[in-house]
Amino acid sequence: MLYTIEMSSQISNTVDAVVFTVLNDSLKILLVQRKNNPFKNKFALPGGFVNADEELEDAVKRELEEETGVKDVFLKQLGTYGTIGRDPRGRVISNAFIALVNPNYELVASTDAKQAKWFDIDTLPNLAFDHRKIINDALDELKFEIQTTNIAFQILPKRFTLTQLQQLYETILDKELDKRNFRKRIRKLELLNKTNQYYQDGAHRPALLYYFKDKKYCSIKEKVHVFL
Amino acid sequence: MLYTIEMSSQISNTVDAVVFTVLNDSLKILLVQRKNNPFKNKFALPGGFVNADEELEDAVKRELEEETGVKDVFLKQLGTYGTIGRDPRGRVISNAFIALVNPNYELVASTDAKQAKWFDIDTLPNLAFDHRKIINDALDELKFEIQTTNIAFQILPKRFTLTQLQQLYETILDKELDKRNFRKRIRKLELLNKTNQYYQDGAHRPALLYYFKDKKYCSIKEKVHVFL
DNA sequence: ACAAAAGTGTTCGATATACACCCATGT
DNA sequence: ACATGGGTGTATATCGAACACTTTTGT
Repeated sequence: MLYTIEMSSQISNTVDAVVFTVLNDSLKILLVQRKNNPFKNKFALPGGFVNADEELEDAVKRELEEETGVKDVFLKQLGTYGTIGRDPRGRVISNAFIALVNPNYELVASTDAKQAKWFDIDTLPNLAFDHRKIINDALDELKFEIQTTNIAFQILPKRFTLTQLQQLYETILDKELDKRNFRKRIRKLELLNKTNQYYQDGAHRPALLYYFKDKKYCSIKEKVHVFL
Repeated sequence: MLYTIEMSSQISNTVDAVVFTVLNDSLKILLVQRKNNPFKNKFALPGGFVNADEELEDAVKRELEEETGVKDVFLKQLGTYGTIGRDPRGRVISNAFIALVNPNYELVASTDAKQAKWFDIDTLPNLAFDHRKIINDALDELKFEIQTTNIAFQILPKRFTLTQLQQLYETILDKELDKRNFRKRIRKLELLNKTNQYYQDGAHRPALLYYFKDKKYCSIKEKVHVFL
């Protein structure tokens, strides 16, 4: 059985990726400089139009790789931004995704965008479209995700020290944490396993290396104590 | 300056509303029976296509009112459902919204749908599209929202007793709560004010009436204790 | 007087927070 | 020996869970 849809509405669908990393103890976002109008030369989130035969998640992965070189990352849906007038080309509904990735990707340029670059979250340039608002929402969500999922697995090396993990949390939450309390809570979450190897990087005691039990995204939202 | 978008992608955009209420101590969802193919005669969430010149939130409000008669409610974005194949008519990306409303609306029929009806959450019929999955996600979200926002203001009368409020929480969370502990916590959230009026509905002590300080949706997610 | 729901406090265990010293290593 | 970061435990305050009786009213 076949059906038809009247294409009464001329709406375009896009995807945008808010990709975070932590480098030198500061939280950074991946932006590209637009080569074309609208917002030519302005910085924007990597993203683009969704093909009709393409899953949203595949679209955002494709655009992210094309425009920045970042690939093979888990992207989590953030929300939909569809306000009229957000794009001067017409009605465009964007699905935003967030990711947290390690900072070692070799960033590239593309036909749509000049060289992708990491920007410090505190010193973002003026952005195209409503991307500033998307980033603000994404940051709130990231702070929630880092505390209720194992999303950190993507940014850390396979094996890492608890101090590295703590620094990651401190940078994202923008807050200093107590070492002993941090370790107690992380232990209780039961997301990590010990290795029997140590990491040595200076004139001090070597640090035990840990790894994530699960290498795929999983949520421990159940463990979050809400109220009732 | 004018721009054009090549309409390379034939994607349609819809909105769907997951509208909850509580009636006779059971949690219910508003469904409509489809008059047309696909899924003719099956039950589905109220919803429909978004017009190009219409905000998503306006679209979902319009469809909800047209198909069910429910209007003037706050709808909160839940997420996007865009999997290929979810709609036999072609590529359709749906934005789902949730709401919690009082059960006193007069439900109507429309050109697209037969009489809207409340269904008990435990005894839903087979549903059109991927609406069953949307409802499952919506229920999780509702449980979170009821605990971290004042969304309950929509379902309760302007003035209500703490017992009414507790029954609402118990039904949504599907869990009995301790009266004294419930009241302590609700007090701490500081969402309510006392009136100086009492509600009398039987041969027992009358109950003090309360009202919500804010009549608009607001979140107390900050007060949720996560981890760090 | 009694039935029925409203209203209210305390105890106990668990969790969050604050805080300081010893350990292993390189120089 | 000392400088550097790794690693650990305890005491206190706060929060969540469990629990029972008195109050006010209508009949």
